[in-house]
Amino acid sequence: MPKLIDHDRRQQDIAEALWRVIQRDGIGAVSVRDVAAEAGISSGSLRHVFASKAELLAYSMRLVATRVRERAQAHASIADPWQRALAVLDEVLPLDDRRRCEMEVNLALVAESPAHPLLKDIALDAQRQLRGACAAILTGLARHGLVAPDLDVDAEAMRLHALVDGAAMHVLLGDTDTPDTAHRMIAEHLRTLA
Amino acid sequence: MPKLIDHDRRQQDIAEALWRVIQRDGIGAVSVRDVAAEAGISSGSLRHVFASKAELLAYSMRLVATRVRERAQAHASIADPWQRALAVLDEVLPLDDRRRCEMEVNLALVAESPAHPLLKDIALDAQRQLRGACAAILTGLARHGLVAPDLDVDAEAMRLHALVDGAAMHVLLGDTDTPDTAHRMIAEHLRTLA
DNA sequence: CTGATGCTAACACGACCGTGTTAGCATGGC
DNA sequence: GCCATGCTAACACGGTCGTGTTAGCATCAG
Repeated sequence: MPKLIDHDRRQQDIAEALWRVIQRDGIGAVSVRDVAAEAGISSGSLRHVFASKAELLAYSMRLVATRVRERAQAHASIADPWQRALAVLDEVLPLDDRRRCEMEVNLALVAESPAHPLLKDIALDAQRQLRGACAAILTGLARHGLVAPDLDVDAEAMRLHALVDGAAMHVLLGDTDTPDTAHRMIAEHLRTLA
Repeated sequence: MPKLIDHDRRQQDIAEALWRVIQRDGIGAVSVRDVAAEAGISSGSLRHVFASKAELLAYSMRLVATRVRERAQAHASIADPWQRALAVLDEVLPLDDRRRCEMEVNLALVAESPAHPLLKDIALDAQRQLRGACAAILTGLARHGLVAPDLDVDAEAMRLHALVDGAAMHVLLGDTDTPDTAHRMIAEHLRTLA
């Protein structure tokens, strides 16, 4: 067993190279050759890790969801329920370069997903997880009396979810909304639920 | 001057063919040949109307915004301010096949826009227009006393805008949110502003 | 040291890309 | 009826695509 290569590490390196290509050239211009060059390897080596372009795209989309979920779960240790809620929601806003990259890639792959069944499933899964997280945040706040006790959690989770995703998209695209205004808007929204 | 061909009509026919290709194959698989075949013409003919692929994409993106704007403006005749507000906002939700198509195309082109300066400008323009429409809706409702008179219009326009775009995206992608629940959520949101 | 192993890279292949160019053809004005 | 006009379609070009295939090479077990 020669050449000790961490397979997971390699997969992630290539996926991150794909992210950069998507950011630079757009999803429509992605080719495995470009991704391999961006990752500093040959396209033949890339194909030993991802047998097809579809696999590469699918893994890269899953990696975004995994990264975000892991960081969100890491905030479970925050004691203050209010700060914890905001910290989790902040993970899906493009507040810094890392999160902006993740959100841009996610948006590009989501936009491409209607035509790719594999991507569609992954996108749906991520959507359901974020919806669940929104609901969990609201029940958590309700338990501490920080929002109205008779809150319709399902309906408000849907609203919070739409608000967060919409705000994220507007920050990504526009010049009117900034990371700061988006963060404040989310916080203010939660405050109105009290 | 032989061959009387309505240039505008032809441009729109081709753009709508592009929409169908984007819906069927995704933005990443779009080629001028496919679009020409979908429109029932040769790629040579297409190039007489759109000199380049970039022009085709740009026009098609603008056409989405134009269609939505025209329909929204047509609702200006609705007397009841509440019904008028909901009718305008409904135009950016994928409530039927036509609107779903427009929203899918718009999402695909927005996702591609970071890498294409021309598309980016068009997307930005559309975003600003929708933001303005949200603000106009809120001031209109405030004038009739249907929302709180001391409403922070700019902040609430930002929230409404994010909510509408986020809900539209979730209906497009997911199976949890439907056109009906999205419409009701928007209406309920406006009600909370009273 | 040696051989087996699995990563690497280079090339091949057919297909398709965006973009030109050009010949032809159907149609309107005179 | 005939010519000019502008839409149409077909082909060419260089490039790049996704995907195989294969030879080589660096590495670790024994």
